[in-house]
Amino acid sequence: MAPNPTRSRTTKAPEDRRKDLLDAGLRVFCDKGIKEATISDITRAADVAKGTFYLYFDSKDHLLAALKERFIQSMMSEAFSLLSAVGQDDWWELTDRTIEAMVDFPLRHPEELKAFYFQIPSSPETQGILSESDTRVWEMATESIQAGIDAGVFSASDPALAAMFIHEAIDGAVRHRIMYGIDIDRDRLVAAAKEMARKILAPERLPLQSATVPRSTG
Amino acid sequence: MAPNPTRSRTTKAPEDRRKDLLDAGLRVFCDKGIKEATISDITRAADVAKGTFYLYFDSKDHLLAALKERFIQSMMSEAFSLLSAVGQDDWWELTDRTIEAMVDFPLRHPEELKAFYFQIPSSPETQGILSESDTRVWEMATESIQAGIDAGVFSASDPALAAMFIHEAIDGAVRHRIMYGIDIDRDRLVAAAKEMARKILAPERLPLQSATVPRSTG
Amino acid sequence: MAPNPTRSRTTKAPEDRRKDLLDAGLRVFCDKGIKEATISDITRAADVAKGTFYLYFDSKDHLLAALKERFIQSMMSEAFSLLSAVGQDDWWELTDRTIEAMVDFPLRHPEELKAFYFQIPSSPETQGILSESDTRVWEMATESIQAGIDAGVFSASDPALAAMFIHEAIDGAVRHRIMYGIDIDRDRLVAAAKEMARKILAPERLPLQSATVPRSTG
Amino acid sequence: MAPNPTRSRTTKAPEDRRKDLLDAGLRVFCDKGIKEATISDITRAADVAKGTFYLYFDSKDHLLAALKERFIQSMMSEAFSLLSAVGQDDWWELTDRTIEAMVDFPLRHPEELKAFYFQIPSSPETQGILSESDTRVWEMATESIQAGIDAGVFSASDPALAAMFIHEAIDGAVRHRIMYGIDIDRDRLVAAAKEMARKILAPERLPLQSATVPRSTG
DNA sequence: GATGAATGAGGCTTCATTCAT
DNA sequence: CATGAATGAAGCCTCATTCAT
Repeated sequence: MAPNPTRSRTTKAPEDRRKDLLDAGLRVFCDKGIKEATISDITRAADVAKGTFYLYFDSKDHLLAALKERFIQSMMSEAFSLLSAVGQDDWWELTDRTIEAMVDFPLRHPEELKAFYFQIPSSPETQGILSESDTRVWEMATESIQAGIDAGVFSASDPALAAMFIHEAIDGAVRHRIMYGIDIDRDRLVAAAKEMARKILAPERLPLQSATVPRSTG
Repeated sequence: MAPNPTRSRTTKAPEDRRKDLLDAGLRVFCDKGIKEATISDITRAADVAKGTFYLYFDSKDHLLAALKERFIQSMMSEAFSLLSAVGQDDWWELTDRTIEAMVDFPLRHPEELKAFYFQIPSSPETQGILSESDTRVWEMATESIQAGIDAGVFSASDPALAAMFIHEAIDGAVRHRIMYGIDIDRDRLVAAAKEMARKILAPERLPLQSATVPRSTG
Repeated sequence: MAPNPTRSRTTKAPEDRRKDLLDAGLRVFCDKGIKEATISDITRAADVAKGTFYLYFDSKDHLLAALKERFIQSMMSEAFSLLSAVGQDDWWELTDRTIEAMVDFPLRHPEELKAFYFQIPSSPETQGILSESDTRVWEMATESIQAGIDAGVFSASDPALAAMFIHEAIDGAVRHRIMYGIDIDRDRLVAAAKEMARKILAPERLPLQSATVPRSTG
Repeated sequence: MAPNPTRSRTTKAPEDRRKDLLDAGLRVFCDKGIKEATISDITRAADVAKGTFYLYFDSKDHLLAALKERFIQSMMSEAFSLLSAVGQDDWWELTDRTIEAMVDFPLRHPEELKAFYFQIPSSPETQGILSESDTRVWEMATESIQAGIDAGVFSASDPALAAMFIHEAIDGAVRHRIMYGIDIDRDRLVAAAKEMARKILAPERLPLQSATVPRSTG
């Protein structure tokens, strides 16, 4: 047993090196869990020396923060491009597109989800990042719904919570699919989610206050 | 070879000692995070010597598993008592009660939530515990909804996903309240959740397929 | 997981308890090795509570010392009974009996051998016990050989070392048999040992000083 | 999270560092015994940080195994060089050289002997190393003796056991000298050993079957 | 006497971080 | 820029020993 084998010294553009490390970090965090992942694991996966890591990140926590940052960025940019791309002529059409994005985005990023939703927030500072983005997404959704209500198309006595429910419902379902390996077809998920959203946002028509349950449940 | 006792030695019934350690563990996990929590922290909080910990648990992971177990137990028992207690005469009444329980239970267990939903599932074995309970809750809810549909009171084209959405929506919202400190009044949450559930489960009357968005939202 | 199950309280004559612990200790030391053996292992094997151990021995090292003591005692007493029992009429007969004892004694105590010859002497004090007994056995053997020489029956230019060689040769061979599981028949061992001893002690008639090796052995 | 270096950092060629650790380990094992030796002791003796140890060995047991390996290597290589160097013309000459080597080799490695012969074989795997080498040495010796018999120079009814006896006798005597500090002059040991070997291997001339012991031993 | 829960010193091992090359 | 050997603080866990019952 002897210390590591020597690697041939290679130089890369800093952004590429950084990206290598981010990618390696993500992979390792997902595979072993954040706690179990070591810097060695990461540098090995990135095929660089351990010391190189510290040329690009101050610490493991900083790598984690950078990873979250990157994830949030792509999420937000996708959200914005959605909102601007969709022709905003039809409220229900917009709703459908949004639902699809809510399902498809996490399905395209299962690794990040596993890492970020199911792992320790290492430090108080990085703690809030996901929360912050969630909050921003929530606010955007709330505004959209409010606008739909103002337009007389949607109905919800508590738009903010309606937005949160829809968001969490879909996120939760997708998370289940990803984490627990529960097999739910993407299309089925989208269809059901659309129905849910439409019903929640549809003009009220509350059910009769008392639908008596038949005497025998059996 | 020659221990040097400083703490006054107290003997307790094993169940009590065990409970002390479980409680201490929960507290410390919440305060510092699972990763950061050390056995020393926990034994200090439980006011026992470090070695005592290992009389009751094989490792930190085993404590965590025991904690989850305990949480699941209380959750499930509460769920069952709810279902049997509620007079099952009125489907909407049952729905309302269930919603209230879904909101109130986690609000009564904020610590566990913080620890279990936002922390690493330390090992593959303990991994599935929450998943399993979630799944069982989900199945119960699905059955209830299916029964309501069969009774002609509810309507949902995908009862299983409807159940999951409702569950996840409420859980997610409560989690937000707890984790991010977002201030949402419990009653407001309950009211909105009831409305959401009723709309989702209400007999279909989908909105007009195309409600044109007014040209300018501003 | 909870501390030990409760045992039914039994009282025994102190010597019996002590013997139980010695026997249990020996068994455990052999099975797991002295270092790996724990007091718990021993008390479990003796079917007593941990605290009981300290009623009979001051420490693990003291148990070990007591065990060695016991072994030495039985060894020496056997040696003495041999010397007095054997009719001391015939030097070669005495030699044969001694050889047989040297082979048979350890074969009857394989456990002790495993434990004492192949394990750490835990502390400087217990260290010398085997050495001491070995030395005494050696001295006895040396005296016998010297007497045989004086009687004109044996021959050895260095009686002390001859005694040591014979003793070590046999001990070593037996140890091999026991430790490494090398299969050597007891009778074969005895026969070969007798031949060896007789040759060593036989009146000198050294071989021709130079027996040229035939050019090619093949 | 913020190491606090105090030792001046020196980098060495891995083989040198490894050798330092092996040497330090040997020294400490001998001084304190294997059980009592701690990794700290060893790294202190090698003047490296504790972590450095684990760069070169997986555990204390692995160090021990490496140490044994090294010992065996030097032993075997010495044995082979002896066999090839000695002019194989004279069987008795070869015998004498072998005896000298058997005495001198351990006397040149007292530390290893103390450590390996008197200490726990820590794990089942490392267990067999000494045994294996012993066995190989034994086989070589047996073959030599058999060849001598075939050449009509030696005589032994059980060559294998004769080889083992000679080997164990010498080893045992040397071990005594080393371990128990019994003062036996090297030359005296060699002389006596040569005599023993010659007698054992000399053509049979068994003593008269009954040399009567004089009536009174006194 | 006997019991076994409780104790805590101390050993092993990991790994984030540093720094000489 | 890159490397990887070296560092040591920090955590986990064991187990000989004690002592209240």
